[in-house]
Amino acid sequence: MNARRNTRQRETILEVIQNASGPLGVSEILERARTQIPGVGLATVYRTLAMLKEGGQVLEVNLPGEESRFEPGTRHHHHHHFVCQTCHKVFELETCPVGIPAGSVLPGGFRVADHHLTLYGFCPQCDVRKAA
Amino acid sequence: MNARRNTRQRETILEVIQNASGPLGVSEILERARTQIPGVGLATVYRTLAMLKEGGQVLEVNLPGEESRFEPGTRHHHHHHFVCQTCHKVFELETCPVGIPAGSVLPGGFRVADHHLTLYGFCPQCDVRKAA
DNA sequence: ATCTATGCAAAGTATTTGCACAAAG
DNA sequence: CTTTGTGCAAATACTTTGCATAGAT
Repeated sequence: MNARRNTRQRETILEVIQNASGPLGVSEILERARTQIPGVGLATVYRTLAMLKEGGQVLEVNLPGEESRFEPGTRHHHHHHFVCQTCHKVFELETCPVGIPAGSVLPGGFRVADHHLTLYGFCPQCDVRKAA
Repeated sequence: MNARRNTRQRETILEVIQNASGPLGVSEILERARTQIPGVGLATVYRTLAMLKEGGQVLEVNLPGEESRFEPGTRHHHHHHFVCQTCHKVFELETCPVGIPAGSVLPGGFRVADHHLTLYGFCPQCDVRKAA
């Protein structure tokens, strides 16, 4: 019936994402995977990402105007992202400053199940440089 | 030199966005604009949106996995979006449950200038239907 | 041996651009 | 009249899909 198979490309793609310092775009994932398996195809990356996403092993991160990015989902508790407006790097934050527990109902009758927050500003490095 | 011209399509596209109850996708904007100007082209919609976005008259809203949406930028108050996980409609919320004033510095030295929040859950209508 | 996964290329979407004509100023 | 805007179609970018074959079990 339905059996999931362990292939070198799947292993490699997951590793690439797990070894990255931040969320990667599809093209970056392809590039890095190709250093391990030169002939790997773009379609395989997309198919594998869809699979890993379903299994919760990776998370898709969408930032306005950018390509989708992917980050490991394994060690992942609830977290958010910080985008530096100067260097455009994306950071992962531990803090969740949103005062809405899942299950809350907002005025108007909106029952909240989840939320995504993206903070914009200056990362420590760029903030220092600005001040100087 | 550089002169901006007032055309019927620009007026119409802005009106369409301003008269909408929530942020609209490009195809929805095109459809509605065509009820006023049957022959209006898709490229014109994109070009006009880019222009209006630059001028701050409309804001682009990006939700994961969806087409970009556009909403009026005139009534510039701080607000967020609620996406119904059942009917996929997008609502605009008045409440801001994020406890981070602009200018705050997070642990780690991240200076926050702005934030985007998207809530997911069930809108009043779908919530009722689920309960029944 | 069986059936899933891969790689390629083709097909889909979403968005942008080149160009001749229309229209605003 | 001059210059910008429009509509169309072609071009791009990103993502998905069909199919024959490679590869996992």
